[in-house]
Amino acid sequence: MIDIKFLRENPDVVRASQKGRGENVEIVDQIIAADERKRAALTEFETLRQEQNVLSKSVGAAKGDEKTALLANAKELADKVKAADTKRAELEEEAKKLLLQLSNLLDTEAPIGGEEDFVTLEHVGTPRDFAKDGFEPRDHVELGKLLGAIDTERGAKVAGSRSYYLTGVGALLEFALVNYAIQSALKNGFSPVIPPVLVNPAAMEGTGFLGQAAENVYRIEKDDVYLVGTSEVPLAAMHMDEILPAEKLPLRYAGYSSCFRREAGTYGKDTRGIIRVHQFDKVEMFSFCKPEEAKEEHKRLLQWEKDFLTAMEIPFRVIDVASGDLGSSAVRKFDIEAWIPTQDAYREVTSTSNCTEFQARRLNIRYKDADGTKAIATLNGTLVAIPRMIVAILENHQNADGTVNVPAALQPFLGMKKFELV
RNA sequence: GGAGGACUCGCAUAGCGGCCGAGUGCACCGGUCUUGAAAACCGGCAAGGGAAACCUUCGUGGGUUCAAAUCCCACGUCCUCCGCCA
Repeated sequence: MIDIKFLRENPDVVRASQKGRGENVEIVDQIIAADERKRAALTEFETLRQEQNVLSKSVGAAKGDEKTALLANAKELADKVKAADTKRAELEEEAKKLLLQLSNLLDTEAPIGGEEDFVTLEHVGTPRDFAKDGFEPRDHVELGKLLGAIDTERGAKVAGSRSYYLTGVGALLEFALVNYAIQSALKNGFSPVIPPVLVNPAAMEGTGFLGQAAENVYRIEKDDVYLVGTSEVPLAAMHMDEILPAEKLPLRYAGYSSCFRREAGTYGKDTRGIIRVHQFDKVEMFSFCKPEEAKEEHKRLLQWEKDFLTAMEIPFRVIDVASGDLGSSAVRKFDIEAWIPTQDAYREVTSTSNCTEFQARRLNIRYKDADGTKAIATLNGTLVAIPRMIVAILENHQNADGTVNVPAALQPFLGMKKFELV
């Protein structure tokens, strides 16, 4: 949710942002109109209410005939107040509904365009030349089978498509990745958190996942709860309706949780293997900071993501995601894409978004300093999403015989230097 | 799943249908006093909207009433007991 005051004063900036995203521009004027109607109704209600308060007080003090007369008056006024209140509530609801549809203001530095219009910021590492190594790389499904690490067939049998078992060294690799991730997060000032993955509508709504992304969210209707697609949801909502003291900022959480995604509308996309699955575990970074520090914090999150990939010894590139491909909360987003040899392509493994005050305003999270209480900024970034990282590690570090070398950083956590064939 | 109790400004509490947006204690902030601190004393201290008057908020939502923190209903959360259970 953007600041309605800002919108009133700078409608052109908001229109330009909507246009840049390829989203509804007229809605800006609809919001302004609805806001005016709302404020008129509010003023009317408040005037009547004030009258009623005064009259009510005199009723209490009056006696006899005077009281009877006042009561008749008051009754009539009460009906008017009720009507005005109903109208006010309706118009407020309408104005809010419209405002909630509006996306966050684009960062002026974000590239404009659609999915293909991203800007590559840098390449780190060089894709390995398998021809020079003298063998054809196996994909992660085949390697996973050879190592007894991934079982997609039984996953499908038990849980349907896009499901899998991590077994043996696959399971151990997850633990190692998580432990390494948490250890580095601790070094960078994050508090470790294991959040709930089953959340109420307020948390889901507040983080903006019931908008365009709603079709990818699992809902448990009977109990009116949702399964989160990322721990960003419970981490952001953790401080819902709270006022945080300025001296505690930036407040950084590293959440480890399972993530659930329906992957609706992705038929035929990444059907092989574990690149796109319904359930996976992830360590997510989440920051609450002052709005003026958000850009810097965003760069830090990106740096920590890069550090992780570097430690895994995987070649990658960093892209500045274009406006049309941003989530509605994000003003700017950087993705890290790891080199996947058998796809001959860079594929997204982590992503970090600056949501400025947009998410916090919906969740009613503020901070307080000497000047008063203000909306806080929120940012999120993936430290490690397990399946995609496993894909990258297996494919990039494989040997001709199907064994896989363990990156040095993970060796202490795994107690092995190589994954052997089973 | 069943039975009972509770939910008020950071914490603990007071609160008769109108004099309650709400008292008190603790904590916190500022000041006086003190060499400094403590104590004592004085003042401030929930949030949102509004230039202000003022309006809204006593778990949430509805209802009764001229008027609701206070009465009624539903839901939520917490606590106690019983049942089931990793």
